[in-house]
Amino acid sequence: MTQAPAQDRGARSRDAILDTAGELMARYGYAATSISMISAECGLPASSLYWHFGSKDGIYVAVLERARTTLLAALPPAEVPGADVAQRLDVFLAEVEAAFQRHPRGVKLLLGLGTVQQDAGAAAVAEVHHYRDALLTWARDALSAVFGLRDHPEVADELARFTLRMAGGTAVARWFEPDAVLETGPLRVALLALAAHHGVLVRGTPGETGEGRRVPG
Amino acid sequence: MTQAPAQDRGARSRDAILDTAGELMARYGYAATSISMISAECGLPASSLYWHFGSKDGIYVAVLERARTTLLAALPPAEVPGADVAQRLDVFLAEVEAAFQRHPRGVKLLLGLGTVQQDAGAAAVAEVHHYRDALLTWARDALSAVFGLRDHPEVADELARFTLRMAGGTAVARWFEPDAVLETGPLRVALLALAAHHGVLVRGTPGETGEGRRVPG
DNA sequence: GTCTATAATGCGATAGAC
DNA sequence: GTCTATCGCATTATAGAC
Repeated sequence: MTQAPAQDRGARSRDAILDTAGELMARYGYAATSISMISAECGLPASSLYWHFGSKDGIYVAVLERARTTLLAALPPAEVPGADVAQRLDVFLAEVEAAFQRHPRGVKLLLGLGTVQQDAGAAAVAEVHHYRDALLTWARDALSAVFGLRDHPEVADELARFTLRMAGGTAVARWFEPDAVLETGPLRVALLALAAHHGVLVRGTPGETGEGRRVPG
Repeated sequence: MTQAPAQDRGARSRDAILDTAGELMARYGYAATSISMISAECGLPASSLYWHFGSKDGIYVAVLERARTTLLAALPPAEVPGADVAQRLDVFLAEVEAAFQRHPRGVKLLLGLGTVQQDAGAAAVAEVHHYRDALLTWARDALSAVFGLRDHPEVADELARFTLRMAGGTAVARWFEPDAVLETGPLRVALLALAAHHGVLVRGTPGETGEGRRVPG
């Protein structure tokens, strides 16, 4: 405990800055979050923020980068276990819901794009796009594996965009209801119906698929 | 054409301010939109904006009020014509898509809540909530009528929230793809499946319901 | 109602001691 | 790496002539 490992001081400050900046920017948006707010909240002077990140843009880029890697690491990989579609979908949605629950700021930070576009640099805008592209790719791969859509990439794309719009809409809903979660129940029904609608649900389960109401009571 | 009807000068300026303010705030968010930006864009001096609206908050409140009444007027009423669910749903979704298409800023302005919460007054925050509550009430009433859910208010509520999350997610998607529209095709499939899932689709149409792929070709 | 001019404040960013 | 102090500038908002 000898005071502080010296070389870790900087890294710990860096993390503290990213923590508070991420929280404030997710809550208020990029433009409404000032350097002095972050400085006051995390206890370090403004000049330290500039020493670590160079600019307000730099802070936002670093916040987004960390949020992206953290969220993508928490989201389920493409190889979801499960014998059939219904099983894999249940596992997939449960993990997605948990990931969004554990990292609530991950998606909300993306909503700042509009406010960033105006007064942030090209690097920040590029990172926002990179973030959203990574999420779209992830969703496409994961849903393709869940539904077995190797031969129907356009269906996987539709399911992915549908899922991401629900996620985005949920992030918006949290402005109004802070406890709102990704409602995987309706989403599950919708995804199954969409797959069936496109005729790609091999194992026939057109309407219901092992949902609670089918379970013998 | 005698110069200008004199009494209309003020009203026309008022509208011009709201037009440009609405466009800028929808694009960049509340915090990132400055008085000087609006002033430069609409040609009137900053002091005129203050004469008309008193403050930046006042402008935002007025913008939101007009967007709310305009959008709600463009959205289909609860009494959608149609003999069965499928017909009414088609009409409903077509009108909703058209309304969101014609008033693209209507929903996007709502996304500014986060950036407003920080540095705007209570009136602005209240109006944002009012706006979103009005949309939720509209969606509940309209979908209740479309699906005949007078006896199942909780189902109407779920369908309404689902629809609004899709709309919110679509508004978010427009940050990245400006041409993105409310995809009523997948939404239609999802709503029918959700209704069927809750067992409230009286006229039996569990899986497909007069969709294009069923039409004889 | 619209204009010019300006006050008061907070912003992002930097300099330089330590 | 962290601190104090500060520069230059844009911001919201107001005063007062017209």
